Amino acid sequence: MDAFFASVELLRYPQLKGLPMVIGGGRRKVDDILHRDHADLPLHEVPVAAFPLLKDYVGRGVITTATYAARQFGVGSAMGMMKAAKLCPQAIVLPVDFDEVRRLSRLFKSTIREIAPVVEDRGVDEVYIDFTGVPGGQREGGRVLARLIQKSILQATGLTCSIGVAPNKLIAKLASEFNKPNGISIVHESDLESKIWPLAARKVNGIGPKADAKLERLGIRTVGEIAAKDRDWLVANFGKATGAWMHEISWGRDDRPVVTESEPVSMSRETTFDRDLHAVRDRAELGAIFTHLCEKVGEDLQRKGYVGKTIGIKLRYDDFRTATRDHTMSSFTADGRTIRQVAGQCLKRVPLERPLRLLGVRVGTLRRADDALAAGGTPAAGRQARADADSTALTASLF
DNA sequence: TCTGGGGTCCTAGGACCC
DNA sequence: TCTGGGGTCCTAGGACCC
Repeated sequence: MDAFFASVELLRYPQLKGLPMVIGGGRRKVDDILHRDHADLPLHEVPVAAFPLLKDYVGRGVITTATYAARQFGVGSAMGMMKAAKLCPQAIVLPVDFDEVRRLSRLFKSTIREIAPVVEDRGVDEVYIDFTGVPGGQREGGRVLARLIQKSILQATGLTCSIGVAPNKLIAKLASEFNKPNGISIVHESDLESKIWPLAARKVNGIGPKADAKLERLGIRTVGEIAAKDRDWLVANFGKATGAWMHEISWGRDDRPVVTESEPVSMSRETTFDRDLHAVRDRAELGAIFTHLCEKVGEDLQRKGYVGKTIGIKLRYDDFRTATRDHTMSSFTADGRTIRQVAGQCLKRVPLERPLRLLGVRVGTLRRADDALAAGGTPAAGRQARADADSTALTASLF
């Protein structure tokens, strides 16, 4: 989906079209500000001058999406708000409306599934689609089907997307970026040398900042330059698995299937504080946040019908270093109080001298609640989980 | 004025078991 | 005079993705 979070806002506020705008950051409900001052107006008539600007932004957020007009100023995804404010102070800034984003995400995905049922979820704004079994899926190299999908999504949601069609997921993902926004790109196997090899290695899904930096140190910048090295050289420099993988992808080879269903591995909640907090000095505040995170994870598990037995915490210090601790129980739970108790024990095992900027709670080793019921029996398992938590809670938790 | 939140997968050492 | 070889699970950290 093209500039998804920003495009979602433009559906409601079309008067902002073409203006530099960024989405992300704050917890502030910007809508509340607009509605307070312009409660009498329909959303599409709220004057542009009423919207908050990046130069007035205060807080620690990062940008999730920038409109193309904002990108002109060098503003982009994952950039800190304060840095973006320097580059483009006049940009309008809105928070992510998660409910609306989820609604439109479900809508565009269901629209695709009606046309081509083999779809792999890749987050809120992205999917892989298998064209193979779709009638007419091969016409014009897939362009006909791609056009139909674009048209149907636009009709259902008012949003545009970009589609790459290729022999495999690796190349399709690269191709989807060739014609943004609202574009289609067809890449054949024979286009490897002309269209894939010139790309920066960093464009490949799986080559991140670290691998890219190492490639650069070895004098490699593009996919083609990886392909020019032999497999043994790559294995010697990047290890058996990564080296072999790099060799394969550089030659455009990828046999991963489109996976239509998967079970979650973990669920978590985390929050970055408005200001750094100290375990002793801000004990009460931290304790309340901690309890709240545990309750939320418990609610998430229950709502989605899962239980887990590995409870973990994550914290980030003021210097941005991260520490995690976890504990695996002998039985499964989705109970906020149990999670809180075990997570509290984890917290005691981690250094708390430095100020903290983030706290998170995670539950892993998940089972479907009804499977766990069949396997263990719920009331007894519940008592067991509680007993586990109690036995590790030798003294009152730190918070 | 630094750097969100929610995930997955991999690695590596140690415990433990047969 | 020498100290197997698998396998699984747990834990901590880190790379990467959307």
